Amino acid sequence: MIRIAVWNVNSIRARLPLVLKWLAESRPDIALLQETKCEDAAFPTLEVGDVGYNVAVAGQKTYNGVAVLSKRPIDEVAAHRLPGDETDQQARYIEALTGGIRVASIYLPNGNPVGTEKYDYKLAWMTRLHHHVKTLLATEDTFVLGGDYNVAPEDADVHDPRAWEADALCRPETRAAWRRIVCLGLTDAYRALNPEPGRYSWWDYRGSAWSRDQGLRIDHLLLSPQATDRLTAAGIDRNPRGWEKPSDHTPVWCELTE
DNA sequence: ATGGTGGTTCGACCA
Repeated sequence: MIRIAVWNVNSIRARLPLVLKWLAESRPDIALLQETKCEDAAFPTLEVGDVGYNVAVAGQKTYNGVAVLSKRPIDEVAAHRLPGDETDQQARYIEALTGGIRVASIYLPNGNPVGTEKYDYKLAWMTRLHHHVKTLLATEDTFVLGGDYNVAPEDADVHDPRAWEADALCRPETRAAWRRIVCLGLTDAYRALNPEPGRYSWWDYRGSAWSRDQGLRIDHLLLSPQATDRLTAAGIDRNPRGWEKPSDHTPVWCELTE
């Protein structure tokens, strides 16, 4: 069995004690992290290595930043940015080969406020991702694309759909772009095995959203057909959201047969 | 209608 987890940590340096605690307790084979918010040289590679993980990072100062952690050797880093626009320097995509699986850690743009260049950037980024997924599918590889997609795919993924309907995470154009990607042949691992509504991966720091369970499901693991054939379990680990000094996201995981 | 919280970094931006 191989377990793959995704977690937006909202700064790896601010969150390092919790990340190390989480790695020690849940021992995922592969961890895909987002919003590391540090340049590559500042990533705590030694600390993460001490608890048994190899590291590949695509970082930048202050914003964004993604990482792949793996118990197995990382054999190749296939990309440090999302292909399709060499002028886009935002560190939101890293793709690596480890343990016989191709994985990507994705931090898809938030896109708020709608009607600005930020929303245009989000939709353009999703179009680029669509193109790249088509390329990946043509390889017939086993791959898992995990990340903070900043997309709540359906109303069932939102605590108050009416309050969120105009938000960039829920807009019809956003959800259409999401479906366009998934319908190429990917599987939303959590949703495939857990049909019940009202299960979230992110809760705003503001307004006591966590204690009221007012969240959204925006962190996802998208599986290729070959990975889906091996999918046995998926879940959301709510515990880290309740820890002291938490990220506003909590880990989502899936298990594949060896 | 506003602001609520947190990270980065020290004013303002992002989420």
